[in-house]
Amino acid sequence: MVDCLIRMADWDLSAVVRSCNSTTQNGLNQDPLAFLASLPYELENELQFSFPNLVDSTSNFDFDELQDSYMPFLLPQPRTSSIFNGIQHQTPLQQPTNNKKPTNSAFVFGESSYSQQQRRPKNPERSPALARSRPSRPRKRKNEQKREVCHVTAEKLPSDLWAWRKYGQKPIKGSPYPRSYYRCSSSKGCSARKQVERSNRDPNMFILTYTGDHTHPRPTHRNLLAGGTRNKVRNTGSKNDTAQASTAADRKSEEVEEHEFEGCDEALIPNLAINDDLFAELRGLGCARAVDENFPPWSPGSSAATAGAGGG
DNA sequence: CGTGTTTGACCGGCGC
DNA sequence: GCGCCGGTCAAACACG
Repeated sequence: MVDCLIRMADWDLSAVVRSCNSTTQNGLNQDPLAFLASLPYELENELQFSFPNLVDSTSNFDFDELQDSYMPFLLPQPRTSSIFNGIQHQTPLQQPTNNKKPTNSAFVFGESSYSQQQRRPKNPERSPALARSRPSRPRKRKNEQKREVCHVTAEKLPSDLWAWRKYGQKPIKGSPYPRSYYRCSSSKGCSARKQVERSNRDPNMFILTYTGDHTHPRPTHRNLLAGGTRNKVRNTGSKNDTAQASTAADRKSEEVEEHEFEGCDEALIPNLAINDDLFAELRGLGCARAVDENFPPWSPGSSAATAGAGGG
């Protein structure tokens, strides 16, 4: 089943390697959150909406709880189809039900342990008056926004070729984990957005919420432009649970991709999950060094991998 | 220079 | 109307 899904998701080898690797570099294995942000849209949808139980085939996730929390999204509803790069998937329409509108804060978890740390003083020249003078942003009502919610385990952390740029992070009331906000940077003007947050019911579970549609075809390669290959974690002084986004690790993995997969960048993985089969396959493709160097025993996909959700 | 993240401030929806 | 809170903006900075 998983194999079928992954085949449907049209992963490519580099994307998978990049994805796995991104949790293994620079200690960022503690934060697969941002890494999750690049989950293949199609796979996430299929996992959640077509095979919901499959999502948690390796954990003790309680899908009934999920349904409780996301009943507005999961109830049988008229579905609209959208096409992402030629792959059609189903989108549950969010309906205003009764007087209670589903809100973004459907996830109410435990106490908050998130703390923001000051990285540097803000620009004193940015006066409040100036800030207020900026044009108001057009916003849809919350219950009018098309949203798709996915739950995935840390073990099933794939990636895709969409480029997601983090544009915000907020502590969510009642949740110990902040929510990260990403927008698609594969193309200017793309309205696709993605929210990633960790479930505090099961830290191995990650909640992804998609809004908007990609306004461009799926990229065949991820850009490796200026600043796109950095492989060090900046010393920003920020050390909260999700602040250390995966980008640096992502870049590192891209670097590995460049170095290790030259000539096989178009290699597709037809039916492999991120597991030992994948690594065996990678080795078979002559990428043994990449596998050995970038997938330590504790990394996702390794048989010795533990939770993989980032150590809480 | 163009990409990325971080993070405080701001905006606006929504509940009361 | 008010306040809370989620979502977004944009300055500052890192990186190659």
